[in-house]
Amino acid sequence: MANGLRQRWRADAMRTIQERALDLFDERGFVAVTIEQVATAAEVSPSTVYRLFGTKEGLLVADEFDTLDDDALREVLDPADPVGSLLAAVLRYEDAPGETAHRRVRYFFEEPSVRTAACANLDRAAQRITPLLGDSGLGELAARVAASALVFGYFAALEQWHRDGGTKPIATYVDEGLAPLRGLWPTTPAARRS
Amino acid sequence: MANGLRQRWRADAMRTIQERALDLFDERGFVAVTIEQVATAAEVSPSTVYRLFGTKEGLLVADEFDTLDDDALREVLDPADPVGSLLAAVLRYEDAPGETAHRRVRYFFEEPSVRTAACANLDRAAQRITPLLGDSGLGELAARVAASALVFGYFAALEQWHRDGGTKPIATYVDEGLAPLRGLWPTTPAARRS
DNA sequence: AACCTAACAGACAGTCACTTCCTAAAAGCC
DNA sequence: GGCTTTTAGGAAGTGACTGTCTGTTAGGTT
Repeated sequence: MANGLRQRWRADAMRTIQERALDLFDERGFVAVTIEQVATAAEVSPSTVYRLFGTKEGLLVADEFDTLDDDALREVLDPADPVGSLLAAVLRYEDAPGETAHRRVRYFFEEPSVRTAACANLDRAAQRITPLLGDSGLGELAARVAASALVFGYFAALEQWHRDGGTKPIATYVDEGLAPLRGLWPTTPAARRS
Repeated sequence: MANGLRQRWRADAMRTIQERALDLFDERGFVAVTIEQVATAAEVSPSTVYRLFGTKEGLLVADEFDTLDDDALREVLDPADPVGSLLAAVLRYEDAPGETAHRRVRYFFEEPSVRTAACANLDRAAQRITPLLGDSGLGELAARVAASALVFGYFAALEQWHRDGGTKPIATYVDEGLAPLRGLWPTTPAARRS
């Protein structure tokens, strides 16, 4: 069902398009590269690029998190300890060296339009997380604020990581930076970890 | 110096352009209105609209906060009690009924591209606030996270206000929603208020 | 008051991100 | 193997945004 030829073609195409795009961006700079050039380099049509990534910035900010359905999201994020869940996700992610990840992050903080797109993405993530956080007894307003603080706090930690040169693991920054946010949730997160 | 004819023309033009644009947006919808139509309605040239607002979304998210210089910002924002400072600013703002403010906010949460632009604006605000927060003894990482939590927490409160119909004052939502964030800063904010 | 110059509004042309619609082909299903 | 549905690609159009250039005018100088 999720492994038909079409899905495989789609996944492969997305990966190669993203890699080709990254090559071009690194070589000539983000703004100087047109979608048509990316499409040509990846041997697909421009419309395919738009269908798969939506926007030019989407080539860089497209994330497997976005494609997560609600059930999978609920599995990943523990409403009683969102900071811990996020940290676990980051650790899992750093273990699997996607290689393109580090190349991509640079543009988040160096290309304004990409940064904007990343913020929009985070905002969407916060909106998805908000109802889940409501499960832990938080009111709607508190859940909304907490979700924003969580995702944009993560982004802030990522920025600090980037500004420091990206040597230490990202998880360090997330753990330290978001530690104060653990207090935002009524229940004690320590009890959940084991 | 700040009251020459040119500055006055600029301020007047911005106000009328914004009002005309809002009229058109309310009438035909944001996406259906072109910059050229706005320019015609406001009796200026399209290039003037771009010079004054930068983007189409800028017509809605342009904010007097953005034009604040660093000194004025430092005066408004108390590093020891940023939540209180923000609340005070909101209260000051609600007292002066700019009239267009409430009309504008609607688009923040109903027009995706405007929401994106608003997020980008908030992100820029967080970057400006970060160094100020460093003054209160926070480390760079902590200051960055706190600044993000503050501005996007404010946005979350504003969204809740909007979703509730915009009847109660915004300050209520900000006060209640950001209350947990007061704990993020080491010094006690209560001592500052009087 | 006449003059200078620096800024600024407006006009124009060009680029490219993005959309919409269509057609052909390949995948999935029986 | 035939039928339906999905989807990749192509083509044409729209409009946001960017440069550059020119005429004008505000604001200061003598």
